[in-house]
Amino acid sequence: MDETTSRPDAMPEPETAAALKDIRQTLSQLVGYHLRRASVYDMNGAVAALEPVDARPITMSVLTSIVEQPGRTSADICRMLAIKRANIVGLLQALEARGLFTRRDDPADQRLQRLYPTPEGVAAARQWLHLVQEHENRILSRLSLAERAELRRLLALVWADERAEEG
Amino acid sequence: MDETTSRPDAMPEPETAAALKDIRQTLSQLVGYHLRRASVYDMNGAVAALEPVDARPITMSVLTSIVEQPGRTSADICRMLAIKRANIVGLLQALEARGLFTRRDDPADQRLQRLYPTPEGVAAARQWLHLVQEHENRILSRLSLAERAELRRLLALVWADERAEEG
DNA sequence: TATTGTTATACTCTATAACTATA
DNA sequence: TATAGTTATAGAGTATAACAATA
Repeated sequence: MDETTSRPDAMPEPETAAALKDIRQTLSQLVGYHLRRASVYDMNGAVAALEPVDARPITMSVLTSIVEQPGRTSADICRMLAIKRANIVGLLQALEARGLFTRRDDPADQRLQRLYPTPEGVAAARQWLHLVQEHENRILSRLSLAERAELRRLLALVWADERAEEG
Repeated sequence: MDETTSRPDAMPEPETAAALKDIRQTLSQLVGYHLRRASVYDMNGAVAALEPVDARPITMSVLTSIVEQPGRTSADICRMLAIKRANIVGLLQALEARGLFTRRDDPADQRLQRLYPTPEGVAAARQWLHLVQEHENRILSRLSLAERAELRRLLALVWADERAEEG
């Protein structure tokens, strides 16, 4: 008996129907898909928000790291932001060319260049951050202030393990 | 009077100190950074979870779309998943080569190829989804079931605007 | 004119390997 | 041996432009 030939598309065989029910149930519970879509949507908006000041999100993250923690090395910042050392070189060159930070050789360890923001760098970090904050106010407009804080807390819990694994 | 030369690094000029306070305050409220870090962390785990079955997250999303909504076109799926038509071609070719779905020309509109899962495709979708679900159980282990549901709800609210803008 | 499926291609982002200098 | 900073490069992922077929 060939069951499949006697069943139209709308009525799959029982085994497949049970699998489909399971699939729908699993799909509806997945968080990762929403995480991805929300992150891409946010990133696109952040890129647009920073375009007028000729910066990208990663550029802003590097600059704010230097401003918030003056004296860190580029390797330090790479570990904080989870980016590769090779990929921060161009970002730092661009920020340095704009006079937003300066490098000073560490007198105790000649391998290290410690990074310090200039006053212009501090001002730029503040401006860029406010542009991103305005963008966030837009994409989070459907969330109350309490919900935004809760979202931030839950997201921090998600990637907290990443730090636990490495550092 | 040149104030800057008389102030060491640890004591920036008052204007800069006020800016720094503002920067820290803004940074602590940003959601996008956590969104990005959480999403990247999740995606890396999802890629690893699907590696044994030779699939990637986007591959699984396409397959589950076909399984959940049989008879949709590739352009439909591109709109659902927010990917470009040009980039789904290779994904579909790979899934088709593995016998996980079939194409049928639409009799009423010759431009359309409607996509239908095979029983093997349904089984694969279920298996892949469960692999991802196990991965999610790991990265969400610090969240209660209620918190996971709340996170999913809040994330869906974030990118809900994307749909509202286009469709 | 608009849409589908497709090809070719460019651009961005990220990852790896290798090198020099220093510890 | 290990780390910092750098260069070069390879690989994904994603974007645009163009095309033929069809509506």
